[in-house]
Amino acid sequence: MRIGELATKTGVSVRALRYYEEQELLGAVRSGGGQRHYADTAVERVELIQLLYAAGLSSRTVRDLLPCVDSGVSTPQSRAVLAGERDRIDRQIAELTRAREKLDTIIAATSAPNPACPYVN
Amino acid sequence: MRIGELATKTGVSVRALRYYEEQELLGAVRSGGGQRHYADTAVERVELIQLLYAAGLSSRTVRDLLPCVDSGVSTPQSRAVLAGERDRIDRQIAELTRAREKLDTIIAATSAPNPACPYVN
DNA sequence: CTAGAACCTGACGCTGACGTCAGATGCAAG
DNA sequence: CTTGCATCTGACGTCAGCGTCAGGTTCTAG
Repeated sequence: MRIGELATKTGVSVRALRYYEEQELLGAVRSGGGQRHYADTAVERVELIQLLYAAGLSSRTVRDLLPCVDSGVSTPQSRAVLAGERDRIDRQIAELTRAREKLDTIIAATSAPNPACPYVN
Repeated sequence: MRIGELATKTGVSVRALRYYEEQELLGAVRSGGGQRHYADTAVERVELIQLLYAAGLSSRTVRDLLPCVDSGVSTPQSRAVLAGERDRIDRQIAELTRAREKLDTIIAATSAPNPACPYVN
C-alpha cells in the first residue's frame, strides 16, 4: 500500500503521514525507487495516533508509548506516563463538562424572554 | 485593582491580561499615568475567559459572545454560535472518553502479567 | 516508449496564546 | 528627593502539527 492510498483510507493528509514517519510514529519499507510502502496494519496505527493526538498527547509522548503498545509490555516509566495522561484526560473532560454547563446557562439566560423588554424575543 | 493584583488573584500572567485587552475581551480604565485599573468583577470575567479558552473557543468567538453574556440578550447568530460550540464540546468529550478507554485498555494489557514471560512483572 | 499521475526531499509558512526582552515611565515609602 | 518595584509600549520568539511550493524522480497504463 502506497502513501496516497493510506491517506485516503485514514483521512489524514500525505504530509501528515510523512510527518508521522519523521516523528518515528509510523514505519514504512521503501521500494527500490525510494517510495514508502505500508502494511495493512498501518491503517489502525494511524487511527490510534490520531486518537491520541485528539486526546492531547504530544508526538513525543506517543512515540514513547507505541513500543509499549506493540510489545504488550510496559515499564514503570511508561506506566507512569500512561496513568498521568489518563488523569489529565479525566481533568480535561471535567473542565469541558463545566464549560458546557456554563454555555448551557448562557444559552438559557439569553434565550429566555427578557423581562425588561419582553417583545425582543 | 492594578494588573499585578488581578494576575495573582486569577492565576494568569500579566502578559495574558494585556493580551485579553488587545483582543477586546477585558476592559480597563486608565489612571493618569496610563496604568490599567480593574473592577472586582474582572476576576470572574477572567475566569470565564479561561474556561472558554480551555473549552477550545477562540478569542474571536469569545469576543463575539461576551456582549451577549453581559447584556443577557442573544441574537439568532449568537445563539447559533453558542449551540455550535456546545455541540463541538459534546463531540470533544465523546472523543476524549474514547481515548481514555483506549488508554485504559493499553494500561490493562501492558500491566497484566505477560503469559510468555510471567516473571517480568 | 511515453505521458502523466503519484511520489520524493528539502524548506519555508502558518496559527494562537502567550513568553520574553528592552527601554522608558509611574507610584508609594522613607 | 530618591530609591526601587510595578507598570507601560513595542516587537520579536516559541511551539506543534501540519500546509504548501519548488524542482526532480518513479511507476503504471496504453
